[in-house]
Amino acid sequence: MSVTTDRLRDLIHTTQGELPPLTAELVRDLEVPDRMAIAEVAALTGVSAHTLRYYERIGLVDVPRDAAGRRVYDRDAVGRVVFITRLRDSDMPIAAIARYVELVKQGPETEPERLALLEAHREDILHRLRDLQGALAVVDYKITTYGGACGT
Amino acid sequence: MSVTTDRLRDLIHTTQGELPPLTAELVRDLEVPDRMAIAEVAALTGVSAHTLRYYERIGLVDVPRDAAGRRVYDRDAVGRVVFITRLRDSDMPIAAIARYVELVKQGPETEPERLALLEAHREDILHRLRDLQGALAVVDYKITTYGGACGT
DNA sequence: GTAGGACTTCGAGTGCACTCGAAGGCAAGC
DNA sequence: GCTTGCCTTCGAGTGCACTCGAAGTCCTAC
Repeated sequence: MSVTTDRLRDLIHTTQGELPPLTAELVRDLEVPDRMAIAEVAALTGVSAHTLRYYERIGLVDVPRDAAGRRVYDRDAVGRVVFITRLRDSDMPIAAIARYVELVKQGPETEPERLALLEAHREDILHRLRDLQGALAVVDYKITTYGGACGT
Repeated sequence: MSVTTDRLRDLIHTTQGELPPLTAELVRDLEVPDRMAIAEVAALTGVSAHTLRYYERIGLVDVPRDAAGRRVYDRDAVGRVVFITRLRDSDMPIAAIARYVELVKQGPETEPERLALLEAHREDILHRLRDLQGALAVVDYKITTYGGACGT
């Protein structure tokens, strides 16, 4: 793993990008090697090789091959993996991601439905954030009142 | 379902309690019926009767019974269910909750370990919040740039 | 030329958290 | 007294997202 990809892995996992809050785009714009083996992608993204193959098998990413049939991830494929990872991290079901990818394959006339999918997922994320903040408040309260009366 | 329990269900599901950011405690302090049937608890908490039985079966809550063997949830039991729900909502694994409950049963000398468990979970929640905010940024970006070039 | 290691496909296995269904008990209302 | 409906236990089934293992291929280094 080069210094470059190390730095990139950090960038990819940084949530607070300054101006473009991106990741998939980052991968395409910055100098990631354009021909990566599956193990390198796994190291870069934190997704296991097994899971990367699984994602391809179910149609979430298309990955080019070399003459011997080995996967060669280009920047595009890596970008897609990173994007999928973001969606999974925020609990978008595989089925919804698959639907989204299918729409992209079908062409530009599916953009409204894609947008609707993303907006629905956005609502899910906001809901999830509220839940988590509520839970955090409860846990914080429990922590700060420890030594107090409770037995729950 | 009475007006009281309707109001309470709202309170329970409100994330932004003003001063005490509580829920389990709320249940104990406010006037929830002290003898609730499983279906009532299900309606109040949003947890299915099946799941409530499951929680009891695996030792997460103890629930008193009436003469005929039917579950009668007192305020305490309801409070525990609500607390468990908060932990589950924030993805604490059942096993960790079970461990916590076991510690509570063992008595006050286990408080340090309980506290450690909660603090670890607190870190998990914070981590999760960061992930979600990152994902939100990515999704928002995708949404606002739709109609743009991207095909990912 | 051969050992090592990273890769391939395929199908099957795992873990978690429910979720369901069957078979039966019991109290209330008609 | 019988239906209705909510309750009980128990074990089995489900769905999701991986995760693994076996058997084989291919390039590199010695």
